[in-house]
Amino acid sequence: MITQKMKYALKALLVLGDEAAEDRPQALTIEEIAKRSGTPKRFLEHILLEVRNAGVIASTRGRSGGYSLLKRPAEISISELLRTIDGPIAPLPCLSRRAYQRCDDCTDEATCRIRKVFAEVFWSYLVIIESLTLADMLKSDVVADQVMGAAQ
Amino acid sequence: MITQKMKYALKALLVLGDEAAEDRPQALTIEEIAKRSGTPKRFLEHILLEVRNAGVIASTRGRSGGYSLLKRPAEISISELLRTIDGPIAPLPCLSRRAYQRCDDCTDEATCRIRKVFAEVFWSYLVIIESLTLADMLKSDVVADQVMGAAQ
DNA sequence: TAAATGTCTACAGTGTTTATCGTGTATTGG
DNA sequence: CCAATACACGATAAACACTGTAGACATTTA
Repeated sequence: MITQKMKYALKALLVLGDEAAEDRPQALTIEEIAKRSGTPKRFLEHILLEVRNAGVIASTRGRSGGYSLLKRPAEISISELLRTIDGPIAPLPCLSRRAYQRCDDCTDEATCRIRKVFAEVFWSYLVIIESLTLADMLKSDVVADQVMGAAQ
Repeated sequence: MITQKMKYALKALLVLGDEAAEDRPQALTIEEIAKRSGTPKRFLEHILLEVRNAGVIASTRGRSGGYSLLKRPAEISISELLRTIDGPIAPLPCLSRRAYQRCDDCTDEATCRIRKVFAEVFWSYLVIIESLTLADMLKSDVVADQVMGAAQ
């Protein structure tokens, strides 16, 4: 399960992405993003800060300040966002490449059967999720999907 | 990340699976399983109870009691065990089939872009993990893998 | 019947999640 | 230049999940 925080982060990025698509280069305030995404404003502050520190969005302070996308949606990776907000994606700490950690109860990684079987699953999963970007979420054509859904 | 509890459950099943493979139909006590798997005994009690209630292992009480596999390893699904021990696998409650729950902040599931994109990833992931059984973990030929690893 | 073994409920320490609040800092319109 | 506006950052706290531990009880069998 992804956390509520991650959902808020995605919703905020969708708001910013929709805004950018409308060809309005203006930054949106936390207040506005919170309203449009249905996120508690004071909580959203922390979330946007993390997303900003990850280099995904830009912030400007002061009067007429706010947030805006720093990259193009196709360059904003969902898996990277997941790592930023929710932490490692790997099912085991010993399978994470960026947040590698030896299992404290592990005697030998090379012969660990749990590690081995989850490794196979994980690599396959990674291929799928690492290809996903904000653009995939933004282009989601809801009307067409509803029609397709009805046809099933 | 899978929980420590899930790791303990897997280790316990590996112990029982190895024992069954040795053609010894005898049940193992919690004490013995705890020792061989490196699990705190009193914690293992809870875990084995859950696994038993899920119909995966059998228990016999009293003197010379213990636990043994109730199904063949090839019939023991890792994804089912995950659901039993760690809860739903789905990334969103609204994508879980057995533990379906509407997101409280959701206005319309059919048009939710977060749901849509995670659904695609999730279905692909499910196909992979649902094919996995205890037999896959047991048959893991460590020596051969080490040789293959060295060859890379 | 006593020893061995699983069953069940309760509880507690620790960490994570989900926020809220107060205050500080930067920017800018007037 | 200053006050209003907006982001930045740390502290705090309630609720929940994770990782066990403990005690009392039930069942079986030598």
